[in-house]
Amino acid sequence: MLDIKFIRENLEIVKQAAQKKRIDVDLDRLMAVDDTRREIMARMEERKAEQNRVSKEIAAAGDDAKRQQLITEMQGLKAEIGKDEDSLGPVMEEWQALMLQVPNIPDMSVPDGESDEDNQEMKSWGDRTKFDFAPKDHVEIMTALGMADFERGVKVHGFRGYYLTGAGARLSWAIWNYAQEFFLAKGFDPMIVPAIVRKSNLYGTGHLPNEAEDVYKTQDEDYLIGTSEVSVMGYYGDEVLDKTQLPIKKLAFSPCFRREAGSHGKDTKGLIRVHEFFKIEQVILCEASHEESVKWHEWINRNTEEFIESLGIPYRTVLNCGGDIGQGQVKKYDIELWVPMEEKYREISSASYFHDFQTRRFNTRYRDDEGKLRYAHSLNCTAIPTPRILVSLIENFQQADGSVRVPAPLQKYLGSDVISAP
RNA sequence: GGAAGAGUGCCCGGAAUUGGUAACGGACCGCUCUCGAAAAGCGGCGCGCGCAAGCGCUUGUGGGUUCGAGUCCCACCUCUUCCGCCA
Repeated sequence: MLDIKFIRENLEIVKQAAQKKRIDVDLDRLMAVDDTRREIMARMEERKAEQNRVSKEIAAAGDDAKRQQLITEMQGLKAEIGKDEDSLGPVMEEWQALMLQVPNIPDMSVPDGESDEDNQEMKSWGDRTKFDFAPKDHVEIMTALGMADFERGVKVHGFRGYYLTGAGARLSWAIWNYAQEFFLAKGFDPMIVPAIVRKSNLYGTGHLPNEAEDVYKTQDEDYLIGTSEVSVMGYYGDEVLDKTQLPIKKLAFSPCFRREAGSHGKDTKGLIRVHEFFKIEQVILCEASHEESVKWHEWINRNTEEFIESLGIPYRTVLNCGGDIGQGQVKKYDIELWVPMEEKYREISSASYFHDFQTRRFNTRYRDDEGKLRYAHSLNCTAIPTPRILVSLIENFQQADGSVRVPAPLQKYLGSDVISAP
């Protein structure tokens, strides 16, 4: 959410932002609606002031006749106020709907572009894996090694269903354990968060209203989170933080649910795109300064790069273009891992910062040195998602005999340096 | 799921004639005093409109009654206690 005052004063900048993000919002209409809103409110406030003034007179008037006369007068005024309220109702509805569409301003450094194909590669690490044998894809390898069962996954869940079995399940736990150790050592506080949340939390993070068709909803009108960022941000909603608490660094773990409604034809095979998965997420709340946001943004992204490097998986980091960043995001980096059988990099992590776009919606504030309340800044970045990480891990580390080499940091959690057929 | 009670300002505590327009205290910030601090005193301490004076909004949420609602009515949310169910 942007401040309406900011939008009014920087209309051209906001228009450019919407254009850069390929977001369709009628800002001229918003300005017109806001004019009407302000006009009605000004009129109504005047009448309410009058009403409050006379009400005090009524309370003070002992004389019944005088009193009755004032009450009669006020009945007329009350009707006028009622009319103002009636006309304000639909105006506010449209105003709020428009306000929820207004995008945050992307950073200057965000490149122009339509989709992920226009993202800019910033760095790449490691050599693309070469094989001196005919490599297989992760579905084939995992099935052969008893690590996953896709057939029964589909039988039980349906499209995009999967089971992780045997070493597949154990490898997931190993990754969670290692990730926990790795990220907690960086100073994060661990958190296991609710995956079922009230709607307002998804509005807070900016996932609603625009991504409505990608979220699951319960019969109680609650929603399943697509990322723990939602629950962590909600945790601090309507709260005033102590400045000494900042930056807050949370490492959250949760199941994540995504309908993938817009991507029916894509990635139909394997573990790249599934309806439910687990994710460990870095979430930061910091002071309201651009420099702070930038600093922590670089930091959380680098954390995940380091984690991937410690596993030894080739990756690249891209700077997302305007068309590929979310409504609330100022800037986003994606980390993409090499997937040998697809011969391309696939997104594994996403680091973004929002300035006060989310905290304004959540009403998350802190007191600054002058004692003034300010909206905190928020950021988040994937630490590691399972099972998607398994795709690259298994395809890159497969061996000629069909087994999979286990990266050194995971060995102690798995109790083995190789996964072979059971 | 059933029954009873409760929810007050950025935070904590806590009043408001059984309808008359949110006291007060603490914490916190600033200033005065002080070598410095404590104490004390003064001011500030939620959101919006306005250059300002000032005005409007804010008692869990949303409605309703009324000239006027913290107070009365309805729905919902949350908490507490009891019953039921349960990994």
